[in-house]
Amino acid sequence: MSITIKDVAKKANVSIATVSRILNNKPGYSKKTEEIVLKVIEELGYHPNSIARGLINKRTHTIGVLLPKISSMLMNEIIRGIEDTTHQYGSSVIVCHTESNGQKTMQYLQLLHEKQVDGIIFTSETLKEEYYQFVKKMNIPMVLLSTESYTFPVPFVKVNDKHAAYSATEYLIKNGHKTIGMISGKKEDLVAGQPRIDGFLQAMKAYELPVSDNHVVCEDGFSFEDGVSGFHNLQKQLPDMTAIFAASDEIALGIISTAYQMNIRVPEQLSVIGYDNLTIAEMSIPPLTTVGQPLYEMGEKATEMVFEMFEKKQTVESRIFPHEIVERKSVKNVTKA
Amino acid sequence: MSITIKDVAKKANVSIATVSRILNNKPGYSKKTEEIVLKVIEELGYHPNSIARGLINKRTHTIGVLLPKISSMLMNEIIRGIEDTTHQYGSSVIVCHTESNGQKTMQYLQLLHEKQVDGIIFTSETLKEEYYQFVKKMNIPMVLLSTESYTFPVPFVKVNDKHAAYSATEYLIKNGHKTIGMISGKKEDLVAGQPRIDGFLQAMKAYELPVSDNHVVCEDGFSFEDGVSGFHNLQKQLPDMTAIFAASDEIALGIISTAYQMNIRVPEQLSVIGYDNLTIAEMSIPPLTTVGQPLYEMGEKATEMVFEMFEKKQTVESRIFPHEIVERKSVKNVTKA
DNA sequence: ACATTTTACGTAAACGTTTACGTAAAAGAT
DNA sequence: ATCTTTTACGTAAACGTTTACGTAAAATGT
Repeated sequence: MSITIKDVAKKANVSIATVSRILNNKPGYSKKTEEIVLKVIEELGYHPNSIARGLINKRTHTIGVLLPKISSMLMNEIIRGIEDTTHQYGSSVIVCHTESNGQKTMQYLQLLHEKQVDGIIFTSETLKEEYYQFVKKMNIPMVLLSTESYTFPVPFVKVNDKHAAYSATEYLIKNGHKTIGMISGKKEDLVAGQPRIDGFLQAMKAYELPVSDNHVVCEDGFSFEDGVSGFHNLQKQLPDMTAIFAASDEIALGIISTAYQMNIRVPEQLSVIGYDNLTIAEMSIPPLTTVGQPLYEMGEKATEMVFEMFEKKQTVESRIFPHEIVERKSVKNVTKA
Repeated sequence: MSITIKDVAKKANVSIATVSRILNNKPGYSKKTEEIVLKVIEELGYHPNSIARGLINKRTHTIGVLLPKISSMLMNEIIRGIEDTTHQYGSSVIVCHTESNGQKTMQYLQLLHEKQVDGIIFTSETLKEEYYQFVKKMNIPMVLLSTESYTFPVPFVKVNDKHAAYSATEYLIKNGHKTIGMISGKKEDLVAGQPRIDGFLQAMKAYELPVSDNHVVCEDGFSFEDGVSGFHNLQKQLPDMTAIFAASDEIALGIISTAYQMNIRVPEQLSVIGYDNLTIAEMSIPPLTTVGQPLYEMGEKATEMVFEMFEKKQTVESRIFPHEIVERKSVKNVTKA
C-alpha cells in the first residue's frame, strides 16, 4: 500500500480536505496547520497520485505526439523541443510513431483518447478526415507541426517549404550553377514533396534557366538510400549537371556518399545542397550546406500552442517559421570571375 | 461531457457492472446482452477512461525511461526498441532526459512516481543510491539498460564493454597495426569510460604491443567535438600512430572529419574504428568500421524484463548481449604480405 | 457587548471505473 | 416435481483525489 492523502490527514489530525487545500494552496487553512501537514508529508514521503487527480480534474498533464517515423533523424530535434517544453509545463508526452499507417494512426489516437491526453501534436503528415473527426470528438486541442491542412481549421507551425526550396535553388544559382538537378522524396508528401519541387521549379524559371522533367527525380522517401538511388537516376537523365538540390539532408548524404564511390568530388565537381540541417550535416565530409529549419523552436512553439489552447479553450494562430541557408562546404562557387 | 460507462449502461438497459464485464470479458453475461451492449458502445462511440481504470487497477500501462541526453544519437535506436515493445504491450512510455543531472533525475523520478508508472528503465548512467532508494520505495520494477550497478541488486541489459573494446583493438592489431591510439570519452562513465579503456589496454598487452599513457586521451564526453579535440591531442602525443580506436562513433566521425581537413586520408594513412554502429556510421565517408551493439534489441529486452517483473512480481535475470565488429571501409589492412 | 463577517476547518459527493457480494431465474440432477 | 447448481445479472463499495456546502470559532465592526 502506498501512502495516500488519508494517511497524511490522519497523522496530522486534520481532514483530507485540509490536506488537499494545502497541497493546491487554495485558501482555508492556518499557517500552523500548514506547517504540521507539511511536516507530516515530509515524514511519510507522501506524493499525490496524479491518476486520481486526473480523474477529477479532467486533466492528465500528458500530451500525445504523432509522427511518422521516429527513426528519421529529422524528428529528433523536434521531439527534443516538444519534450523539453512539455516538461517545463509540468506535463509529459507520449510519443507514437505511426509509420504513416492509417490504421496504426487510428489505434494510437484511440490510445491517446483512452489515456485522456490534454492535447495532441500531429507531425509531418497529411491530416486525414478520419483523424480530424476523431480528435474533434475527443474535444482536445491539436496542432499540426511541420505540416498543414487546407481542409480543416487546425493551427499549424511550419516553415514555408516552397519558399525555402526557392532559396536553396537560388543559392545554387547565385553560386554560378546553371545545370541544376533536384532529388525529391515522396512526391505525395504534403509538405516535403510537391512544395519543394515547386520552389525549385519557380527559382529556375525566375532566373531563366532551362528546366525539364529530366531535372527532377522523385524517390519513395527522404532517406540515405533514396539519395543513393536518386543520384544514380539523375546522373543518367542529366549527366552534365554541376549541382543538386536534395529535398533532405539524408538524401544529400546519400548523394555525397555515392559520388565519393564514383570518384566524383564534392564540391569540386558536384555541388550539393541539402534540406533540414540535421546534426549530421556538420559531420559529413565535406560539411553539408543546407536549408536550416529551427526544428527545436518549432517543437517548442507547437507545444506552447497546445497548452495555450487547452487553457484558453480556443484556437490559436498558426505560425510560419523562417528558414535559413546554412553555408558549409558542399557548394562550390563556379562563377568565372 | 464525454461518454461514460453509465451512458452505455443506461442506453443498453443493463447495469454498469455488466458493461464492465463485457469490456473486460469476465464471465457473467449472455450472448444476447453482449451484442446489445457492443452495439450501443459502437453507436455512442464509447471509449473506456484508462485514468479511472488505472485508479482502481493500480496499473497505468505506462512506463518511464530515464536517459542522460536524448539528443545523443545513440539513444535513438534504444528508444525505438523500447517504444515499439511498450506499445506492443498496450502501454506507453514517458521519456525523461536527465542530462546527467542529479537534481533533474530526482524531479523526474518524482514525476514518474506521481504518474504511477508501472516500471522504469534507467539508461546509460550510474545508478546513485538516492535514485535506487526512491525507486525502491515506489515499489515498481526497474531495469538498467546499457549500464549496471555493482552496489544494488537491479537487473541490467548491456554488452560487455571491456570485451567489445578488446575485440575492436584486436581487430586493428590483426589488420597489422602496431602503433594504436585510443580516444576515450568521459573516463568516469561507468560503462563507456574505464571499461573500454581497460579492454583496449588489455588487448595491446595481450599482443605485446607497446602502450603508455600517451596512447590514450580522455575527453569530456562522446560527441563529435570531443573527437575533434581528442584527435588533435592524440596527434601530438602519438604522431606516428596508424590507427585509432574511438570510444564512440561520434568521436570517430570527429576524427575522420578533422583528418580530412588536415589532409590525412582515412583509411590510407589512418585507420579508425568506432563504437556503437549508429545509422550515421554507414553514411560517413568512408563508411565507418565499428563495434555494433544490438541497441534496438536491447531496448526491446529491457522493456520485456520490466513487464515480466511487473507481472510476476519478482526479479529477473540480467542479460549480456553480444557485440560484433561491423566491417566497413575505415580500417586498412597494413600487413606486408 | 452584540451582530456581522471572515477564517478554518470537516463532511460528503463526485470523477469513471472494477469487483465482491447478493439474488432471482434458468438449467441440470434425481 | 423438487432440490441443487449455474448463469446472468444488479447493488454498492472502493480506488485517491478535489470541491461545494455547512458550521463553529475567531476576528472585526459598532
